[in-house]
This record gives sequence, structure tokens and C-alpha cells, in this order.
Amino acid sequence: MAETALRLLNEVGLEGLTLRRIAQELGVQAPALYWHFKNKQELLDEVATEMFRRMTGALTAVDTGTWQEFLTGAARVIRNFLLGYRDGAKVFSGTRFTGIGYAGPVEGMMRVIVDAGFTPQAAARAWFTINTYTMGYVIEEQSVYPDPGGERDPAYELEERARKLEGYPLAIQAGEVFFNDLDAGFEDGLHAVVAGIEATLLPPSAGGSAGGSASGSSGVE
Amino acid sequence: MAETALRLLNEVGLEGLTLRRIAQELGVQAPALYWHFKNKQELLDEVATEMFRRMTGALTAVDTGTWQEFLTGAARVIRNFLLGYRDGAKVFSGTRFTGIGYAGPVEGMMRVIVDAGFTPQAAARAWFTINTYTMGYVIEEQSVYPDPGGERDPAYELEERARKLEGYPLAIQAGEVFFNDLDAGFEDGLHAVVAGIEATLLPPSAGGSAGGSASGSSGVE
DNA sequence: GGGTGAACTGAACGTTGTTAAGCTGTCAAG
DNA sequence: CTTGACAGCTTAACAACGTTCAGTTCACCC
Repeated sequence: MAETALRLLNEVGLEGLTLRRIAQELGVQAPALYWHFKNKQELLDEVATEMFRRMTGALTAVDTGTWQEFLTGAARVIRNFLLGYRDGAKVFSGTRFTGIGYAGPVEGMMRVIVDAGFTPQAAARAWFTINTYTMGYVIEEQSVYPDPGGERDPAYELEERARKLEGYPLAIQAGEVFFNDLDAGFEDGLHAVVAGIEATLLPPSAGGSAGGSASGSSGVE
Repeated sequence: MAETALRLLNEVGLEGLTLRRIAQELGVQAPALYWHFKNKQELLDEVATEMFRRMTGALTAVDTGTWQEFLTGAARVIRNFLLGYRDGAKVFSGTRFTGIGYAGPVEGMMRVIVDAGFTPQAAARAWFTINTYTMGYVIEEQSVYPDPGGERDPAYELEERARKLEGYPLAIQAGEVFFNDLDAGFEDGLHAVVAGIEATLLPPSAGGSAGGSASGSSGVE
């Protein structure tokens, strides 16, 4: 059922994923879904959980040679999976997992990082930072390339953009860097984040340099 | 009008921001809005643009002493602004700017980074990476703390979480690190990203170490 | 073979984004 | 002064959405 919704997601997108459409796909009337879910959000949570379930297979197969290889490998797996579903990143980021099926995989991944010499706290920060970057990147990416393997959204045509931004050469160039080679862009940012984790979160004992914590900043405007 | 919608956003949230509600706030009937906007998405684009407009003031006032100070300062400004609006990050990430008002500020920020010794390409990557991290972080953050200055969403209660995840100590600890001190979490990740940018994107001439580009990876599953 | 409960149907409700057609004022041109 | 154009709005309505509720079907069990 979550499987059906997930398959449908790629055909109709997130905003086309209505309860009536899902029910139709199941050969059932819409209100029948309420026997299985409290509301639509709970259905979406189940969809996200199913996505994560499918991820974990590839995720536990990631090379755990060095922690750098592991983190970059894991980030690539996550990105590729999210890109595999229409609005994948949006669905994933907007929902909470159901059940506790995620606990095992999370524990395993944390284990790898901790065994590489990170404190549990630093490991969590490292993992969260990598995840945050990956999710943020794919959300942006999927608004430029809305469907998996499809064409660029016409609103991002670079020539017209360059024409409009005449007089702002760096802004034009920035746009071209953003929107042209998204694979390379992800890799560059990923390498930066991993290098930064080594420089600021890995305790000195394990080959890094510093291992500080942070200050606090707050207040709006 | 975009100002009205933006003010309303903080009262009713993104899902409560209906056309009828906005119209009511303006002392007008809902279809009147269609004289000014093609559809709701265009209205939301205008809202996001207005958010950015308000940001640029604080953004151009960021200390440009070193590029590190500038990037961390800019990231903090962006985060604080996004946190200032309910669902701010979601609104911001789901919409494209209207007009070309953003071009000047973008050009200015790129200028700062380029003047610090980055190639235009590396500057764009650096800026994009910082932005991606910040957006990703705040999206996650605002799903834990939905309204500005408000309380944590009850779904993220840590004690109950710890009870459910008994037997997965690292997963429990990871959750506590995630959800407890989000200011410190942002700062830690931000410092890591900045340090990584220095290590991988800043050309050797300007005091860094490496300045490589990237490979390509692709394919789903 | 009557009862129990899971799984579903049919009809309906309130709300949403959006469209179409028509009304009201302002203001310049004749 | 009238006329007409046009910006800006209203009223009415539409299809589609998430959701609720009362009732129906069907399998299984004592």
C-alpha cells in the first residue's frame, strides 16, 4: 500500500498524489484508506519510511574502509535514492518515520563513525551535517530537474537568465555553476563537507587537527 | 500585498495561508487576488522574494573582514531570517524569485568571495554549499520547532523516543544531539563546512591547500 | 447459524484553488 | 458634460480535495 503510493509518486508527483488516486490504484474507494491510516500525513510518513527501508539495503552495503569513504558513499546513496523518486527530497524531509525500523540502520551507521575515532557526539554531528547538506542539495536539485531522469524545468533556462541579468557577470556565472553539472556540484560540496568534518569534528587522536564544540547564537533579525 | 501574506504566514502557517484568508486580511474577496497574480504559486514566489528583500539589508551589512567571517556571518543571517517566519525554509526553498532584484545582492556576495582569492567557479560552489547546508538545516529545524520562538513539536519528545529505541544507544544519543541544542548544532556544522571549503575550494595561492574539481557519479539504485 | 469484527462502500460536508461574467469607480478624450 | 476605456473588484459557481459517518459485505468462530 505504501509501495503503491510510492510507485504512483513517480507517475503523478507529490501534488497529484491524492487519496482518490491512490485508492483507484488499489481498486478501492477513497474512504477505505482511513481504515489503515489516521490521515494523509500518516500515509505520507509510511511512504517516507518505505523509501528509507529501500535505502537501507544499499546503505549497509557502503564501503566502510575509511570513515571518509563511508560518509561520501552514504551521501551518494541517499542522493541517488532521493533522485529516484519524484519530489523525493520533499517527501522525505517533510515526514517522520513510523515504527522503529530505522533504529537498526542508524545504529549501524553511527557505529561505523564512532569506530573510526569520533566521539558519539561528534559522530552524530558529522552524520547530521552530511545528511543536511545532502537533503538541501537534492531539494534544490529536484526543483531544477523535477522528474527523475527528465529535462530541466523551463523556468531555469540559462540563456534567458543571462539576458535578464546583464550587468551582473558573477551572478550569471554563479547560475551556470549551479544549474549545469549538478553531479559535479554535489561531489564538490560533499568533499568540502567531509574535509571540514575531518578538520573540526574528528578528535586529534585519530589523525585530525581540532575537535572543538561551538558557541551559541540566537535572536531573529 | 506580499507583505500582508508574509505577516499572515506567521499567524496561520503555510498550510493555513489560503487565498480567502489573505483576501480577508486585505479587505477584499478572494478572486480579486487573481487580478495581481496568475495563480497561488506566483503569489508565493512574491512572498519568497519579499523575504529575500528583507534579508539583503542584513546581508550586505555582514562583516567582510575575512571570507570565513563573511560566509559564516551570511549563513547566520539567512538562518535567523528563515527562523523568523513560520515554515520560512519551506516557503523559501519551494519558490523562485520574481524580477531581478536579487541580482545585485548576489553579485555583491560573489564579489566578496572572489576578492578573497576564489575563482568565480569556486566562489559559486562555496556559496551554494553554504546555502544548501543552511537551508537543509533550517528545514529540519523548523519541523522540530514549527513556530518561531515556540515549543518543540510534541512528536519529538526525547524521553518517549529513548524508550522506544531501547537497545540502540547510539541512535538515542544521535537524537539527543540533533534535537537539543539546535543553535550549537548549526554552528558546529557551519564551521565544518567553512573549514572544508578552505581545504578543498580555495586555490593554493590564497593560503589554502588544494583546489580540485570533481568526478561524476550518477544512476539510481 | 447467529454473532463478531475487519474491510470496505456510498453519500455527504466543508474548504480549497480557480474561472467566468458582470459591476463600479476614475480619468482622459471628444 | 458626456462617452468610453480600463483597472479593480464582486458574486456565483465549478471541480477536486481531505475527511466523516452510517451502513454493508464477507470471512471466521463458538
